[in-house]
This record gives sequence, C-alpha cells and structure tokens, in this order.
Amino acid sequence: MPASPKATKKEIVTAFRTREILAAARKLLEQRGPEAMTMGEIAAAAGVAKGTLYLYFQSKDDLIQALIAQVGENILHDVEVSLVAPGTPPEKLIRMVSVLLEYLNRDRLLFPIYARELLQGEGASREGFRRRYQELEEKFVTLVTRLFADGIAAGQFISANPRLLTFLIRGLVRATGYYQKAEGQADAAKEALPVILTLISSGLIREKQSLAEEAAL
Amino acid sequence: MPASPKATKKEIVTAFRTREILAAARKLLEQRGPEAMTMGEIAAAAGVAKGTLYLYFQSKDDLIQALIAQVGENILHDVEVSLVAPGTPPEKLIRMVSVLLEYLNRDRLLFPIYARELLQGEGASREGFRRRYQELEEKFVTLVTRLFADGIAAGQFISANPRLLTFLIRGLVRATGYYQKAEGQADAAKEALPVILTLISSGLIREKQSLAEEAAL
Amino acid sequence: MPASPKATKKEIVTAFRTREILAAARKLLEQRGPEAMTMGEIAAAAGVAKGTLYLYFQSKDDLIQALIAQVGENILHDVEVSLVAPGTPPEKLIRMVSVLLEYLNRDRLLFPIYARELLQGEGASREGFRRRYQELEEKFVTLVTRLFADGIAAGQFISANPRLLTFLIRGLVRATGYYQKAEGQADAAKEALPVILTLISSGLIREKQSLAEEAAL
Amino acid sequence: MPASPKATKKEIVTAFRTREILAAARKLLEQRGPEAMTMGEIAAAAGVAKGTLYLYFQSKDDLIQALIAQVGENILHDVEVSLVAPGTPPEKLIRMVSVLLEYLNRDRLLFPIYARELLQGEGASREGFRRRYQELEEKFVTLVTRLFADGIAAGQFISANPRLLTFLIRGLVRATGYYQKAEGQADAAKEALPVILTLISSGLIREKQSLAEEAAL
DNA sequence: GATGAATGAGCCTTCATTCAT
DNA sequence: CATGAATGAAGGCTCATTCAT
Repeated sequence: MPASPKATKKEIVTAFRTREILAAARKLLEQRGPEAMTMGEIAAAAGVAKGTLYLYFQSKDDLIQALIAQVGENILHDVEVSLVAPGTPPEKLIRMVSVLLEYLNRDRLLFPIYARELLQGEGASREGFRRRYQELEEKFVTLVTRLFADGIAAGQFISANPRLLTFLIRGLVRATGYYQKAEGQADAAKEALPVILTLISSGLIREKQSLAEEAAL
Repeated sequence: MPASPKATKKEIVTAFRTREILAAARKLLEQRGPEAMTMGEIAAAAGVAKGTLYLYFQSKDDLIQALIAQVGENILHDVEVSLVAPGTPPEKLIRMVSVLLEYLNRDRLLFPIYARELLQGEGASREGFRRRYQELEEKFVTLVTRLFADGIAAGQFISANPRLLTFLIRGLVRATGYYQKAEGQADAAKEALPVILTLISSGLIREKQSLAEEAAL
Repeated sequence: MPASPKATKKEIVTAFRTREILAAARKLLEQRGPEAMTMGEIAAAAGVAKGTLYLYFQSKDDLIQALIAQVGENILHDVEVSLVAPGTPPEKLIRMVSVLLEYLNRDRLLFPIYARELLQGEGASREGFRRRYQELEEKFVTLVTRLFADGIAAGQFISANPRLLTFLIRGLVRATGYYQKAEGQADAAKEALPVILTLISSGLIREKQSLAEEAAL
Repeated sequence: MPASPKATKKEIVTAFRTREILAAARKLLEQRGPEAMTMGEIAAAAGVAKGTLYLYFQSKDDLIQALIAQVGENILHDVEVSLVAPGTPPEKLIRMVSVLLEYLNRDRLLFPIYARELLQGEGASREGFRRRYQELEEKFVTLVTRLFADGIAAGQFISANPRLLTFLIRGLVRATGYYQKAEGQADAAKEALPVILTLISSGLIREKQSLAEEAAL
C-alpha cells in the first residue's frame, strides 16, 4: 500500500526540516543568546518562512527546549555508555571526561557550558528552556554522583561529597569550553584532556611537601 | 558644620539610592537574567518610579555595567592583593582560591559565575554588559596566568599552558557557585574549599598506580 | 497570465497600503505637525496596527521623508518641465508659477509651504526630515536661480541677486498657500495667479510717479 | 512707606528674570523648534533651575505664548505706527515693509517667518502657542488689509482682494527671512529692501510688451 | 522664592504569534 | 503545507510637571 511509505516520506521530510531548523537555531543561540535570537532570524537562517517554524514547534520556548533535548539526550546517552562499560570508577571517570570534551568539538557544540540558566529563579522568561536545561543537568548529576559514590566507597576517590565532586568535574569541562571560545582555538579539548587527567590524578602542584603545610592551615 | 554636611547629605542620599537600585537590580539579574529583567521591575523593586532610574543610570545597559563594575573591581582588587602578598606560587594560588570562594557567600554574590556573556558574539544585545564582563575576565585571566607562568617556571606547577590552568581553576570556583545555587546551601564554599585544595594538590584519585596505566592509554 | 499577476497582486496591495499610510500621515502632518503626530495616530488613521507601519517604513522619520520625497519629486519634475519648455525667461517664470500654484489644489497639498524646517539648526529632532526637505529646497532654488540668472543676463529681469529673486517668488507661492488655508477657500490659487502675475510684471502700485519719489528717499 | 518700593523691587527682579528666560527660550526656539526644545534646556540656558520656570510661567505652552506675545506686540506696534503716520497708502506700504524687514535683523528675530503654526488644525499640541500666533497674524492681517483697501479705493493699488495682497506682502518678508537664514547672511534685509520695493512698484520684468501678451492668455 | 529629585504618562520600536491566502 | 503580512503587547526611554526641602 502506498499510504504507509507516503506517510513515511512525509515524516522524513518533517524530520529533515526539524533538524534543519534546529541546526540553524543552534548556531544563532550561540551567537546571540536565547533572548536576542529572534524567530525571524531562525527562519531566515533555516531558509523557511517565519510561520513555518510554528508548524514544527509550538513556540520559541518550545523550539529551544527541543534544541536542548536533542543535544542533551545525545550527551546523556554517551555519558551513560561510558559509565556502564566495564572498568574501575577512576577508569570510568576518565572515559566520561573524554566523552564530554569531545562534545566541545562536535557540531561547534557549546551546550555543555550553557550554564547561566541554572542560576535563574522561577520568574524568568523562557521558563521551559530553563526547566528543561535543569532536568538535563539533574540527570547528569545523578549519573555521575553515583559513579563518585561508588568510587569513594571503594576507596578509589578522595573522601568528599560525591555531588560536589560531580559539579567540580563538570566545572572543568565547562572551563575548557570557555577556554576554547575565548582563545578561538579549534581544538582546546585535545590540549585540555591530558591536563585535566593529570589534575584529577595527581593535582597541579609538584612540591607536595610545601602543600602539606598549607593544607594544615 | 553647616555647609559641608548639607552638600554631603545630598550626596549620601544619592549614594544610598544608587546602592538601593543596584541591590534591587542585582537580585533581579540573578532571578531573571539581564534581558528578562525590565527597568519597570527594577524600579518597582527599588521602590522608585521608572524615570528615576534614569537619574542614576543613563540606560539599562549602563546600569548593568555599573553592577558588574561594582562587584568586579572588588574581586579583582582582592585577587590582586592575594597575589602580591609574599609566598610561593602554590601558596598564592591557594590564597586566591580562598578569596574567590569567599565571594560566593558575600552579598548573595553570583557574578563570579556569570559566564554566559563570554559565549556570545558581537551581535548580541547589551553590548556594554558583555564587553565590560569580558574586560573583567581578561584582567583576571592575565593576573592569574602570570602566577601560573611563574610557578611553572619554578617547577612548582605541572607543565601546561598557564592560561588553560587559569580557566580550569576558575571553572572550579564557578562550579562551586552552581553547586551552592543548585543545592540551596548557604555555605557551599566552606565545604568546597578543602576539596578543591586537595584536588589541586594531589588529585581526586587515590590509587595512583592504576591511573598511571590509564594515562598510558 | 498566472505567475506574473500573482506577484503583481502582492505588489499592488503593498503599493496601495503604502499610499494609504502616506495619505493618512499627510493629513495628520498638516493637522498636528511632524512632532505631535504619533505613529499610533497614523496607524489608526490608516486603519492598521501600529506595528504594520514598520513593515512599510523603517521609522517615523523614514515615513516623513517618504512623504516629502513623494511630493517633492513630483513638484521638482513639473518645475523642471516648465523650465526646459521653449520660451523666454519671463514666459518660463510665469509657467513655473502656474505649476507651483496648481500644487496647492492637488491632493490637499501643503508641502510647498512647509517651510519651518528650514529654520532649524542641527540639533533639531527628525534630522532626516529636515535634511530631506532642505535638499528638495536646494534643488528647487538651483533650478530657478538659473532661470533668473539667464533672464537678468538677457536684460529681461530687473538686476538683482537671482537667488534672492528665487526666494521671493517662492515666498509669493507660499503666501498663497497660507492664504488658502487661512481663508478656508478651495481655490485660492485661481484667484492669486493673475494677481501674482500682475505683481511680477508691473508691480502693485499704479501711480508710478509718486513711487519714484519714494524710492529716492 | 517701604512696602511699595519693596514690592517694586520684587517686580523688577521678576521682570528681569522673565526677560532672561524668554531670551534664552527664544534662542532655543529658533535652534531646535518648539517641540524639541525642552524645559530643561531653557532652564539651563537661562541659568535657573527647571522648577523656577514654573514660577514665571504656568507651562511650556504658556512660556511660548509669552514669547510670541512679547515679540508680536512690538512688531504690531511698529507696524501700526508706520500705518498711522501721514502719507499715501503706497508710502505707508513702503514704510511698513521697511519696518518688517528691520525685525529680521533685530535680536536674531525669526518670528515673522514662524509660519508653520498657521497650518495646523485644532488637534495640534501647543494649542496655546498656535492660537496666540494666529491671533497675532489676524491682527496684522486686519491692519494691513485696511491699508490695501484704502489704497485700492483711491486707485493707488491694483485692483485685487486686499486680504490676498496682505498675504503676498507678508510672503515677501518671510521669504527674505528664509533667504537670510539659508544664505547665512547677516543683513539680507538691506539687500532685499530695494528689490522688494522695485517689485512692488514696477514688477520684476523689464520688457512690458511681451508680458502684455502673456497677461492676455 | 528657588531648587532639582522624583514622577509617570506617553512615545517609538521590536518581535512572538496568528491566519488568510 | 507553506507563507509572510498583520497584529498588539510590552519594553526602553524622555520630559513636562510637581513638591519637599
């Protein structure tokens, strides 16, 4: 029957359009920020009419949510994979950091560092955007916190609040993203990976003895 | 003491109003973000009429810049103090991290983690806000980069791009800010400081031997 | 005739709307002046929403400039035609005055007497309006000044600064416009034309001898 | 009794302030127009506080009315004097034109050509300004129209609507004002006076014969 | 009387969203 | 389905006017 393939073709076109629009929106989101970016700009960049955007997304906020979901689910999936693969917690941690850093180079993707939304209270506009971003964040934190909890329990990580450790690790990845952006480098991740691994494994400071005194303070 | 206090009284009122407005704006900035926050809201929160804001600031952008300047100059000053005081580079680094973390508890202060502006291109609105924030950032990075460069030259830090190290350290402080906000804790800094110091001095991972293998990968 | 009229239909609608808006704006400009006239009033008078005006004109100033350009180019063109047609300078002068006076009756047109902008310095608002108006003025003055210069050289006009004569002729036309407006007459131009022609050709005063004495004073 | 001189002194100060404010306002009115000119600017130019203006004038509109009245009464008075002095109507006309032209050089005074207000309908803002200006105009027109009526009755002027003639004469004076402004000359009036007198007495065109044919059309 | 900080109505302009074609 | 002209709510900003000092 021709109906099913026809419907499928339609779905393919729809999916294609959706991706095109999201791709255009992503670039604009990074360049101009969520508020400054207008629906008109997105439409122009995607090569469609303004009204067409509303055939694919209910609102601007909805579009931004889809953007985050699209990216976020990919990241979360890859992070999850890196954590369920066999290995000790430290091994898993290292794999996960590598995965996160790779995202900084894929698709010019800056979402891992799109952190400002986390700061905003309930009154903020783009309510949906914020909420979605925080959900994503929460899922990530939950996953990684478990890793740290396991590792701490096994005596393989320093003894600290595993949730705090999760935030700190994420902070290092974000910092790399800002570094990449600020320095205009194409591949900051490659440079940062070994440095972050060294930091994680043995710290920044070479003369441990003097530090021991400091820590005593 | 007639004339002088009279002139001063007006100045006091002006200074007081300015601070009131900035305080109201700061709260709103955190709650709603720079775009969503309207001059009307700021005025209402400060208990003045909309037009009054324009007696103290030339524009919305100007007001936000003042907000940043107010905070930023304090931070920069304290950071600078912590760096010129005597001590080895590692000692200075630790002092500086302490200073930065203290700011997370002072004045509900979230600016140290107000990083999104760094991501945006020239087209973004509130040009002045972004520029000012980036200037602040640049000054900070320059200061700390020098510290790392010195420490690396003296063999006291690991050998890495000092600028990258600066971004990473800052990332840890920011992460603490997000942690504090996300967890709703009053004093995340106190909890995070020893963890960050340990991380800096000896890493997160206890079993160094296994890590050596990882690094070989 | 399928594609072409379709594209044309949209253009026709656009052109129609543009004219509607300009017509509404013209009436308001005369009633209230360029500053007092608001975009809201224009929109209401044109039967569209305020935002719609910005689909046709970039700004209020732009709209007013379009208004002037629309009218001004017509006038200039007709004046030019009246000056290049064959005839002696006096004949041309008379033709031109007739053309100008005709404009006072066409389209409730008062622009030929919209002179205030000429008085204002650079600080005035609606910079574009003023500039455009002065450009128009300058073109007109240049054209007519040449006519007077030619006529004076040929001994057909009294010997005087041709530029001054241009201003005086224009002053008579403007005066007729004010007369029409003030008296509420429909066709002041018809009444004024022979009077102005007589004035130009032989003056207002009948007893030339007495005047000669006066001039001697 | 000291009360009376004291009151007088106060009146003197008041009158002085009033004149100072009006002088400052007049300059601004010419530079920026009645709408663009702000009360703040007037106050600054007059060297007083903004609130002080409201001790001398009820409103901005009231201030502008006073401005017109001040100037207008002077002009009207001088025109009246020139018309009641002995002489034939043509003599009086010439005297009056001289008086009007003199005003163009006095006090940088441009009011005689401040004609735009005449165009505006009832809806315009600065209602009082417009009304006052039109009253002034009406008085002037009444005065001069009587002169022309007398002269026409005596056969000394061409036979035409005396009111129209009044507008035309006034148009010549205004034109001189625009000429002075446009050309940036200091003393356009001196140059224009003989030209206008010649125009009034015998027209612009020298070859009367050819004109006679034209007039026949 | 004089001041000028404060007010708030009202303006121009933008932009997410709708809907007739 | 796609379009883009139209909408109108809302924002930043100005400025005439008021009033406590």
